[in-house]
Amino acid sequence: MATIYEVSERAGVSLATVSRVINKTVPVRESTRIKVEAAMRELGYRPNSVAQSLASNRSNSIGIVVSELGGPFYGELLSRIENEFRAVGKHVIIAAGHSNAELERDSIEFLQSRNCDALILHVESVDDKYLEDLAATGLPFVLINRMVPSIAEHCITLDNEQGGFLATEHLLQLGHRDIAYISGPLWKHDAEERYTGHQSALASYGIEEDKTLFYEGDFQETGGEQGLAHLLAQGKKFTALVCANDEMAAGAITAAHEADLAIPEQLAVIGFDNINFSHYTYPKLTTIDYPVAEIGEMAARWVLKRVYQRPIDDLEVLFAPQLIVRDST
Amino acid sequence: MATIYEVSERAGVSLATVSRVINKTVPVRESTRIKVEAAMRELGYRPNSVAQSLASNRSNSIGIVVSELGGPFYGELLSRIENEFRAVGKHVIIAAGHSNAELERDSIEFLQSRNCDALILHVESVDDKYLEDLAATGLPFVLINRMVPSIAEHCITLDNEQGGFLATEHLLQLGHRDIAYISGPLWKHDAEERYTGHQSALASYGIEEDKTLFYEGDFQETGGEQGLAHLLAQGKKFTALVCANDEMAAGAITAAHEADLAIPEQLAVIGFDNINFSHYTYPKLTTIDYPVAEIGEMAARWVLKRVYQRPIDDLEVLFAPQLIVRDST
DNA sequence: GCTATAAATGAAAGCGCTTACATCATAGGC
DNA sequence: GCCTATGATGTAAGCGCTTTCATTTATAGC
Repeated sequence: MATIYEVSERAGVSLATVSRVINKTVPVRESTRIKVEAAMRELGYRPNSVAQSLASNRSNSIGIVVSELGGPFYGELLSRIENEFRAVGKHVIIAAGHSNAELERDSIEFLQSRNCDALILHVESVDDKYLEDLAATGLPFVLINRMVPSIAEHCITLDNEQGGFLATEHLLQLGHRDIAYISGPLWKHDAEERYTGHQSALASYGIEEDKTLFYEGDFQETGGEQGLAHLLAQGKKFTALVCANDEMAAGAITAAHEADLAIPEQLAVIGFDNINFSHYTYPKLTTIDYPVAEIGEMAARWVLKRVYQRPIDDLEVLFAPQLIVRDST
Repeated sequence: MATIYEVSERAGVSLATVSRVINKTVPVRESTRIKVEAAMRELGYRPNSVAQSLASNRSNSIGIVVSELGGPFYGELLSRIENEFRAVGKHVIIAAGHSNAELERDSIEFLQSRNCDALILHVESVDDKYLEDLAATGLPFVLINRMVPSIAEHCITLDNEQGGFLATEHLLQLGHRDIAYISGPLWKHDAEERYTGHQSALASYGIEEDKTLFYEGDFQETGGEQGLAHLLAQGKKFTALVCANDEMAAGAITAAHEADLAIPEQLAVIGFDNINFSHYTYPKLTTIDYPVAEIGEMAARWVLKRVYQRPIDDLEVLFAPQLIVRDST
């Protein structure tokens, strides 16, 4: 690959001038710009971004840490973020944290050493302290789906509690009173918040929560199956089920089919997230919409504004969930 | 962040020695190694990988181009590849090609300028010539799900034709004779190959293909819905439907529900890919398994062997699809 | 036509690291 | 104890670019 030096020689100008036409930082005379551009084209030159990054201490790349690369949720998030940045010539480096504190730390440090200009983090396991320290280093980053009050300006979140509230409220409005709940792992912030929302919806109807109708799952499909099986095995009556995400709801629906429970007649089921295939289930799943795409977009715009000084005015930081009624309730 | 220079000063050795303990290229005396490691720890030093990359012309990062970041298919692929590399301290940089030749070229060039040690490509739109030229540059890369004979040693593929054959053969064995087909965009290699497989299955049963039972979709869910609607509107009789991927099959199932067609009694449906939620459909979808995870793993191992000289013996390059029978046929 | 000023360009240092090559220390053979 | 072979360490030259500062060239004012 040709270097900037060869280009400058061919165009009969200095390195510095070539660099200027590449970066458009300082005006260059029209005629020399044309010469340089011609030389670049003839040599098929492309700047070596590693060298650029080293010299300028700016990499034009944004690091992203998510729990998993697979799955509908992260896929859409990543996709949206990549799109936003690509449109302005920035690029993303992605690492998976696998909901494990050590891996999350590892990923973050790797991205740092990679000279990322900013980070977008969806991390669940590192503690608040770590994130506070990270903020103190001056590295710009935005935190998705997690609120750490001391660094609130870094956080973009969904109101999970309200989402949990909406889900249960919907069932209550339909007349259900015996409502089971399959939660995500409660050490995860969002799982806990959703559950809190569920509880306060019950409270607002003056219903006392029956702890035996609670099951702590793993946010996976199998967790939903096991959860419903467990709840049914207890022999307690319930007519509706809230699942803290759609995957578990899909699992629960499978288990319900197996138990010959008609949905929604004998058991109403509601999910959470509105992942892109939540309507593949039968019956189509009622759920709470998690505006992943918007949140991804907002995270990208946060970075564009704060790090690259793009003129962006509205940065939303707390998103509202929304009830999507389909056929399962 | 501390630099290697500060470490060397603190440890009372030269830059070069520090570099040696980092890279373990040349033996260093035990006692000095310990001094250096202590200094690194005390300073919280982490090598700047951008500088490493520039100096060594080696980045320890692998570029990946896929069509989309979202979606179950690519998610799993990426996830597996990332896993493999992370385990050996390499990292991935991901770009989306969006099935568009210009974006695909763009992404590849970006990854090149990023000093990637190797590329893993799932590209559909650039032509064979471009890939041949790319191979000629000496940049190591592996091509997933596409066979370009002149650079066969770069290709890892699924036998799509056989998959298409298996799908249709399955329906034929069940006694179906009037079999409709919803294809992917035929300019895509895999779509074309799957269709060819379908045709040869028909031929092997001595059945002449009825072109009116063919619909060219877009590999998306809506394409499946529209496809089935179109086929039904024609008024021609058919008892089975092959869809060239699961998304379209899910769409077709939705359309079938709407048309009050019982599956599989009135219409048998088979998909292709076995994406992770193909069993969410109702009834659960019979499909052809695309071993994404294995292929991703193999691509990673190709790179480890060829680029990083890891001792890996078995590199499989042609994968066999497999019929997964569920409830929709 | 000459100077004062602004605009365009060039020279060169340095970003943090790797890596030939040179140098130094140590140990073994006599 | 001296010489050589070998291993450990240091020196310094880049990797391809950006950026400061100095220099040159063009523009304008008189």
